Amino acid sequence: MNASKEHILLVSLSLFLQKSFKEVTMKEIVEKTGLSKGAFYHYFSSKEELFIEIIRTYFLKIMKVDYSRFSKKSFRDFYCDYINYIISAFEKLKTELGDISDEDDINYFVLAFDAMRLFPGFKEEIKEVHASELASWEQAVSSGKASGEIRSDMTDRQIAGMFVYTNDGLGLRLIMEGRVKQMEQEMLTLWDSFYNQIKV
Amino acid sequence: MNASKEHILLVSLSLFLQKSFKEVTMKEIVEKTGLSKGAFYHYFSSKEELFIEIIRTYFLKIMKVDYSRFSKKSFRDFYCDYINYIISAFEKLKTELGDISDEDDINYFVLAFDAMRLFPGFKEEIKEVHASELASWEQAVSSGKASGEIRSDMTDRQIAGMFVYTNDGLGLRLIMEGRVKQMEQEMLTLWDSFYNQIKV
DNA sequence: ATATACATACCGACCGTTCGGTCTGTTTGT
DNA sequence: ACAAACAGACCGAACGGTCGGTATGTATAT
Repeated sequence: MNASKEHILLVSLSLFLQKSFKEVTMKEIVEKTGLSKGAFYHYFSSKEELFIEIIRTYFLKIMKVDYSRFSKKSFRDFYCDYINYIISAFEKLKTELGDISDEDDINYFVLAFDAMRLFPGFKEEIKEVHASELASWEQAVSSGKASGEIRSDMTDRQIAGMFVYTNDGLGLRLIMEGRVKQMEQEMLTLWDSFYNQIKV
Repeated sequence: MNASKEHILLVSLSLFLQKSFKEVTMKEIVEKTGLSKGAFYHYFSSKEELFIEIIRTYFLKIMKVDYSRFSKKSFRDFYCDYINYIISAFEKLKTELGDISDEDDINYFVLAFDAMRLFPGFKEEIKEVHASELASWEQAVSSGKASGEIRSDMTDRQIAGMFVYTNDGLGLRLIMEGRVKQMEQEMLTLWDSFYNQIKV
């Protein structure tokens, strides 16, 4: 992809991660990219199109985690792999965004909510992502039970839900409180404690 | 409070629950209230002031749940009471909003995120709310353990975290998927399954 | 009883600014 | 020479907010 276009995409992404679609102005995009209106509209037909391309190019790609890459050896390895992957993906994104944005006011939820209004079919797509995410966790739980690693009267899906929802919930709170940095440590501690609860 | 002012507040709340601060225009507020620009600025000095009053009058009041009203008899009663209370508070709000807004595109998260930018000291306030929320759950867990109702190697705080975070996480997903109606049932099922896991 | 004075509630034309977007022209790479 | 890459003056629409004015009610003085 053209370097200028990618630059616009990344700078804009960092802006949309900080405030809502409407709050980000063309003026700001033009200034922060160091380019001009002419350059912008050479690559994009509108601000909305830019946003849609950002959702497609970055957001949805990041959301669609490839769960097959996580360990199948044990359930604990699986969720440790998951955390490590998410953290490293986040770090990689931060690098790409460069020093453009401060870690503490990154809020991918506002991006998602804007996408619900601006990206056609976003709701359906996110529904699928959620469903396959839960299915992958369920599978990992199932393997863990089968191998005798964990044991519980909770259904596989319920255990999967506990992991997935605590992940979302904790992430949401840490973002709102501006202490995203503690995600890895807090999530791992909580998951480990629950894991010990269902470990045989 | 003056009826017109309250009417403006409620209509605007329903709008801010559907889209971001910037997306809601004065024109829309004026039209939906059936009043005029003049009337609006008679009661509020600006759109921002209106928003701040909405956060103070409705949002923060709803967030600050009085946990002392929930059963202390057993931990299960406690979280059942919690769910029932939240659901009824939600229903009450829907009634106040009248037929203004559709249940499925109510999104209080965007309201919260806007408040982070527009309501001075919101982050700190929400931090306190979160902290006292967790503390209340921790207390309920502690009682449950003391009475011999539940037993676990997880700390009280960790168990509290499981409940609080799953609540947030599930709520977030259901809102994104437009199926908030299933909250009560799904949350209760999941919590019950976890409860049975730690029940003696 | 009624005229005067004042306050509150409300209206909508209007204002300056900013918005996303366009258009014409210039630079640059091949 | 020619197209792609960019610059920035410019545009109409929409924005939040203002302002002069009206209608209604109510307290007060005569």
